[in-house]
Amino acid sequence: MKSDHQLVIYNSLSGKKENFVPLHEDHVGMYVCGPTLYSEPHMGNMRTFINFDFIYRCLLYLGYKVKYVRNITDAGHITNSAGQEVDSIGSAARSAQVQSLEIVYTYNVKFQELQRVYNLLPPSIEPTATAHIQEQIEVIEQIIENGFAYVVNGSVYFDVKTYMQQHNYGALSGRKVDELEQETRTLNAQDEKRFFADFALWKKANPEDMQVWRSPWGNGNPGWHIECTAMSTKYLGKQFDIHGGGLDLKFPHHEDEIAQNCGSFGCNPARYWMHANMLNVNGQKMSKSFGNYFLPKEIVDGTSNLFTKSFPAAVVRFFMLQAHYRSTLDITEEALNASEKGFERLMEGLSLLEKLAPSSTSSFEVAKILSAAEAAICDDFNAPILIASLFDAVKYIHAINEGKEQLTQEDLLWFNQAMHAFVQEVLGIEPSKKEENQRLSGVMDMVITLRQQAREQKDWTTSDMIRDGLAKAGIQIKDSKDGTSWS
RNA sequence: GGUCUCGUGGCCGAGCGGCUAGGCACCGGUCUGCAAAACCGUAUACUCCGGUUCGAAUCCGGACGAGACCUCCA
Repeated sequence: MKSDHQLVIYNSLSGKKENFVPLHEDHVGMYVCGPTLYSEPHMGNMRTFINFDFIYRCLLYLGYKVKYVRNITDAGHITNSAGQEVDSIGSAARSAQVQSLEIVYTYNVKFQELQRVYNLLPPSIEPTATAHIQEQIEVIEQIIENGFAYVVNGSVYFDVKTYMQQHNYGALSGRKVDELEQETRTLNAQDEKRFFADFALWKKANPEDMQVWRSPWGNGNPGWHIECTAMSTKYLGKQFDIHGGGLDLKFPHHEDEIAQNCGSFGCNPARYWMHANMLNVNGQKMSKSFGNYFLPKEIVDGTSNLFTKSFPAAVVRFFMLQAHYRSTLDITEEALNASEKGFERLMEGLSLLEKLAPSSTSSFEVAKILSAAEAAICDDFNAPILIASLFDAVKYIHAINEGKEQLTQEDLLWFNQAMHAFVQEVLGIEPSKKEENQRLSGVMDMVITLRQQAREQKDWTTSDMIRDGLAKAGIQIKDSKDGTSWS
């Protein structure tokens, strides 16, 4: 680690901020639960991926060699509200009259495109569940061998009661099984489980299933939680550093992952569990079932009916990073507009920084500003504080520009490099690319020259006519000491 | 119903025992032919009621309100 600050991470397992000590010096293994591709990920899903992308970037910035694994769920049975096992991908496929893999492929292409649009760094590897059926079967066999699972009628269930004799089921979520029992609604009669809290590791195939795999227990599908255990083990080992995911996966998904890992390998898979909080709309979690969701593409296209205008992906990303990953964030048009203005201020500060003239001495310490930014990163990846420190830097940039502060050539260069590192590498914000139309800018140069001539002759009627006419065409004129620009 | 989290100025959102968070909006100023833009600056806050403390937005208890999980979810 190259920073002077000690990296501290809030560990969901302990509920406290802890000093981060990787298992292998300078290396970090990180696993994050990715999307289930039975539909297009919505903006709330993206928030989690953006947050972990930021965390990944922070770790890289701090000099760690990071192996970042984020899975893609393209198979598996999950349990619905009635306690029945449901194949959500299969049902999406059936309603669209296509093959399951077609559904998965379609949404995966869209997901990959979204990652580019929102400037997410590609993980080191994005393994899929369907490509790791054999590994999943092997983990299940190990759990059975250890006595923590049983086979019933072609299905395999995790034996929570036996597991509890040696391990703590509820270590992560803090749930007590006897409390859970009272909370849980009546199970349906056909349930094969021995105990209400048992969960499926392998589920016998239904006649209508589109995807079926062979296993020692007959044809079937893997349970929802087992893929993460199998793939994290394969790529990161039985125990690794960080496991992340959305807060809503804490229970039962992550709790069951811990049980599976302990049940097969005798250890918690991760030393640090991190949970990203939800994106809210009108104070409520964005969710498919609530219907209060929009797609990441819609906000960029301006086709979401929640907003009257479009926002660039970089602005949306910036908006999201102005909140800490462990807090809920309310998305509104007003808040997005505020972020857009702030975003532009930061970007303009950055481009001004490149044009500043050096002085023979420096009147303030660049190191102090950069240290504040690094401290924010190291304090549980505090993006909003990092951004605040960058705005502080922008104030200095303007002060230099106005001659109130000075930096030497060397300090200026350092300042410039560091600012770009924080903005582009760490926050993952690229300066908005001006799609300058060559022909238009030629015309604009001429129009601005004509207006300038009119102004010099104090022909305000003509100059205002040009200004108002351009405004009608959606082009805004900005006069400043150094001349006139437009946007 | 059970478990847990949260309630910060007009809005979003940090902080989590003593020190201006930040952004946007507002207001004032600089600049400008005017305006816009840009820049500078001031002001405004910690749901309520108790308690602990020299000192609490920050810790503890209670009330009210909101949300999450307990069922698929990032």
